[in-house]
Amino acid sequence: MKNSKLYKGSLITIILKLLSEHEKMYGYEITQKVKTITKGALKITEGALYPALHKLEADGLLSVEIVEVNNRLRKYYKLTEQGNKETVSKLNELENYIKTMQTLISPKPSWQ
Amino acid sequence: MKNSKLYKGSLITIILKLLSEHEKMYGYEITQKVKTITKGALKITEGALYPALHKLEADGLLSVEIVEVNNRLRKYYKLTEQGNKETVSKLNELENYIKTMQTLISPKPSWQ
DNA sequence: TTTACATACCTATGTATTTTAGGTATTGTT
DNA sequence: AACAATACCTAAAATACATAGGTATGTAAA
Repeated sequence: MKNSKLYKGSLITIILKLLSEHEKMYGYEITQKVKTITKGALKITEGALYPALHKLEADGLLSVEIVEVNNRLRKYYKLTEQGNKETVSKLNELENYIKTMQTLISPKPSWQ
Repeated sequence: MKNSKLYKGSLITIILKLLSEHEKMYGYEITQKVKTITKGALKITEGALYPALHKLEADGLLSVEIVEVNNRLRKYYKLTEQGNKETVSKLNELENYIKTMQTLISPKPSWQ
């Protein structure tokens, strides 16, 4: 990811959410999808993405299918059953985080 | 901070925002304030807070005033002029982050 | 045609932030 | 007397990510 340090900690959530919407995706596709959805506001770096995908796979949240397309290999990832559960959990965490931060930054009149 | 990894990267923003509302605060007070405002959802650890305060001071965003209260020392921090500007900037960053993440996690119907 | 960019994967090292796990010292509570 | 709360601190480890490389194929431009 590029730019704001706030994105630290949200990569896993982003990957899981995208996979919950797309059945199967490969790494490069994820980087491009995030770029277009966020209109360039967020760029996932490959140095962060690939190790994250490998960890999610090792943790049993993703399964892999290797496919050759145009003489190039693609590694398609999809959510496992456990991955689906973790996605729900991570999205709840994110919503809680956003609510908490909005509580903290919502303007407080000086008499409070 | 305890719990969710999403809070990584938001400590500085939280400190600056609190100081923009309270004129002056000391470290321990900040930990307690965050705990009460968030109803225990977020606990800032001292091992993260004090180095962060020292860095903000070194960067010229905070000024310090040491006061003795009840035979104990308190280090009151307040925003400098530069600190005020940085607060605005950090809050904008946070709002952008939240908007971007909401774009990413907003439910997408399957035909999109 | 060769240069450059896009596609598609990868990893090692460095850096920054935070957690963990301590430490000191005083005051208030049980 | 023992413990929690107040108030500060730091060193070492863990974590996540950025940086900066690497390989290889396909495609478009010069």
